Amino acid sequence: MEQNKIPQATAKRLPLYYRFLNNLNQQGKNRVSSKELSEAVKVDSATIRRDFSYFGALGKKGYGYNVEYLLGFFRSTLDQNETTEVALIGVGNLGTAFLNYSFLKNNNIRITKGFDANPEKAGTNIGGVPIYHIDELHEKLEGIRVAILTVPATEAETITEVLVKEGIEGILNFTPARISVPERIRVHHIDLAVELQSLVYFLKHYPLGE
Amino acid sequence: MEQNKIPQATAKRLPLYYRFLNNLNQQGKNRVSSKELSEAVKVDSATIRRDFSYFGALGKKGYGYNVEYLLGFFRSTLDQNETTEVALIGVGNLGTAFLNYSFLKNNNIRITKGFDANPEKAGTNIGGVPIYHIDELHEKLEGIRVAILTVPATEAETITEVLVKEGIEGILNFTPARISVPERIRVHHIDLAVELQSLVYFLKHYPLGE
DNA sequence: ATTCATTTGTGAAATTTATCACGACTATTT
DNA sequence: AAATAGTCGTGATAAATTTCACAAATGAAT
Repeated sequence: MEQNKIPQATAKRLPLYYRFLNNLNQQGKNRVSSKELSEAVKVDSATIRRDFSYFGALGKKGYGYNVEYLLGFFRSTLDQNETTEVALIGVGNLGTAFLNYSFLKNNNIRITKGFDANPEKAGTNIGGVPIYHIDELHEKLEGIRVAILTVPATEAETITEVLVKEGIEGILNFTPARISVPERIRVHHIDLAVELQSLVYFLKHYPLGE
Repeated sequence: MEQNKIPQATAKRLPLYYRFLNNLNQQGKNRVSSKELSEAVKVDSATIRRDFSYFGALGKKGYGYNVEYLLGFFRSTLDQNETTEVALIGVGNLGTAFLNYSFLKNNNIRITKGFDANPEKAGTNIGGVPIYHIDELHEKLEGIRVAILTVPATEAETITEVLVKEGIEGILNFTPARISVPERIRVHHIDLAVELQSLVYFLKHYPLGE
């Protein structure tokens, strides 16, 4: 929206910073240096300072950063003041795990609806989230802009087309399929098999430190 | 091990290429161009050619790549000839999903043992994988070099210490904790909340195409 | 007050990654 | 056999990201 000056690599780290600042705040700390933060999040301290600097001078030389101030700043930057509703498509093993997983403790993103092709699941409630049949996407998806895709790989492409038609703007894709979407739609892939394989590859070919 | 010349960015894409080559092979295709592959995996064709070129001249000008040859090449490069055993630590919702998830169809990585702190889970069997009590790590972890960490965040650090002591070399960490390990140990983080938050951030701040 | 140990913010350099663009070669068609 | 359309491999360039290293500012200690 505003300044597209923030590098993508930086943007990806913001939620991480936000979470650890929350931790610090809850621990009652009111001051933190880039060095301390670096040890906590495992990101080089110069990188952290550089990241913060894109938003202006948030710290004080010789002092560090004020936790509360920084937290407030990130809260508004990450839009944590307004709630974002997310739909979960595919209530299988992985989808169920997400519904039960309260991984959204410190932030205002909520999975508010689940969808599945199995009619027996429709009408149920998992982890406090109501489940609907996949055919109800049209009626129930209004106002929701983000979807988590945890369907079988074979269904991914078909369901993506429906999601696109219904106006979804962002998809977090957990299927191994590389889905095709119009340019305006953002897809992030989390590919569990690829992650595991590449970890194994790195172990064998890049032994020891980084 | 051998040439550390392969860029990390390339190494991360290898498993992806491998999977799609497998698909093509199963479809009976025996020839593929970087352009076709590009459309399938959503990676620029020049990048694909560059990636392949680190391993030598695998293709033929004016022709493309022979699927079977390429597949054989990647199989040995990705060590798909030998089986890699992986332990899953933490049989909660997410862990159970992985055990049931046969996301390791086309490759030789297998979750062979699960561990959990709940004594009631010990002795059971989920998705064909035997579950042991976490106290049995010492006896049961021999020969296993990779672990998937799906325990509660509060337990992550303590259990990581045990894993390190038992000789684990690589950890795929699904907890939001940023665990501390000696330099020789490789950790890849998959942070679901961060992924979701950063997707939402990108949507709001970087609208439309990339 | 003065000194000292810290710590930021950032110019500059280094490193890593992605992309362009084209010569060289291949297969196919006419 | 010549023309054509397709494709790789790669030098060169561009873009993105990380890291170094230090002046300037701060707070604490004496």
